[in-house]
Amino acid sequence: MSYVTEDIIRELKQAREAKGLSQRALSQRTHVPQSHISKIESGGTDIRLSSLIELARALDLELKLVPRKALPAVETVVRSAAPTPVATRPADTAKAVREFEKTLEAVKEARALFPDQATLKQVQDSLQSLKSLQSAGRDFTALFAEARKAYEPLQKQLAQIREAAETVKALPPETLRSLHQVAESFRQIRNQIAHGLPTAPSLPRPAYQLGEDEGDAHG
Amino acid sequence: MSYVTEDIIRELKQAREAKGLSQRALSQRTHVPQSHISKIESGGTDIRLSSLIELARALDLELKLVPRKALPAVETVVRSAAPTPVATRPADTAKAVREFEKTLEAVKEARALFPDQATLKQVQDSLQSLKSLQSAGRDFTALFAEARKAYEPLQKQLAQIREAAETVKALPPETLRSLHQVAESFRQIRNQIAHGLPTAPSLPRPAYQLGEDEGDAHG
DNA sequence: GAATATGATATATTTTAACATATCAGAACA
DNA sequence: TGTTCTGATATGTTAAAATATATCATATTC
Repeated sequence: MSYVTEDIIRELKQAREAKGLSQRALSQRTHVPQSHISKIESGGTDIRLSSLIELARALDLELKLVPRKALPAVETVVRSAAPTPVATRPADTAKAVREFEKTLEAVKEARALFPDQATLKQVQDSLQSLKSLQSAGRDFTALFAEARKAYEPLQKQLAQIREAAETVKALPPETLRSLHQVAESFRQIRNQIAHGLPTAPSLPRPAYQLGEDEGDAHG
Repeated sequence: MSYVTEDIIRELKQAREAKGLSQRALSQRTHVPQSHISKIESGGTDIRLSSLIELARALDLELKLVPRKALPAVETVVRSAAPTPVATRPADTAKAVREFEKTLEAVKEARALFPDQATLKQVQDSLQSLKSLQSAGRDFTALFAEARKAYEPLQKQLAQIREAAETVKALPPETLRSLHQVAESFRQIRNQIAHGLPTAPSLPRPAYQLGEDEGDAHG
């Protein structure tokens, strides 16, 4: 896929999954065939603007041109308005928990191999914190969707860490750099989810937060 | 053009004009030929997403998927961040003033023909108010860009009004309905420009308003 | 008035999105 | 275990975006 479009396409896919819709369900709400939706989401095509807008609107989204300098503020507004993703199937949640636990375990093992690595500790701390959030009742599928993109590079790095430990080598600098990035990703994910907790009634609502269920009266 | 894409395309064109760029200048900053930009802006093509993003980024814009219920809040943020459009050429401003004066004069004449029509008075009041804003030093090119889309239907309605006056007929209900829409458009334009006045230093700045010249260090 | 700039349009070619239709492999469910 | 669901892939066809290049009519500038 073209790198320039992948952000938008990823958001579109995440929105579809957050609404608990399959590609076939989305296809039924639009004029876009399921096979084409699959190709779009996999990055195999440079979609037309009219098609993007149609798919977006079927997901209660609008496309907006935003001045670059306003992007952080707009992202804050969007994040505040985002509904909690739907846990579509129990299997998803169970899978998310299993994958999470495996990842946390693997990070702990890596720390045993390189106890002095501060970045590994950071990763573990973030994951531990996420585990606490999960114990507090946070739905894990949202975490799953967010964390998934950080898992793959982390698995790579953990593999490199194990390999380095076996050959009594120092960690390659590239692995350290990537590890920093992954640590930062998990920290951001943790912060996003912590701030988005809907079960904290004492937190003051943002002034521009919208009422529940507005504009949802459609197919 | 497809109706669904015209909003985005109009915003793209307005952003280009607001930056004082010609189609050729924009073409030089991207890989998109001037003739294609013309076709895009005229609505003659259903642009690919990668092309849209490339053009947007050349204009310091990012494309964003926004939940529909967050759209009003996002638009508020975007409007606060929008720079005052550049008056590129003195001829533009002079032309805008001439067209504006002609329109105001035509509305006055129409009022003389139908003095009881409250909607005509509303249109005239809005235009008069815009004239006051112009006298206060507001750049007219911004007004020109906003008002242009209301001029054409208004000219049609003024023609129908003159025709009705000539045949001593009542105004057709359709003309009255369209006139209401145009009156509302001008009222909104007036309000937008009045609230956007940058020469009112006593007004409190929105909390999320961004600093000047952030992120502009590029070609 | 001449030169320059601008947005729009035309022609021809290449590439690809969009679509219909079918089917696959793997996961989930009963 | 059988059925259903899901995302992905394949084949073939049509329509149109993207591009290069040229040129036009109009407006602006000097």
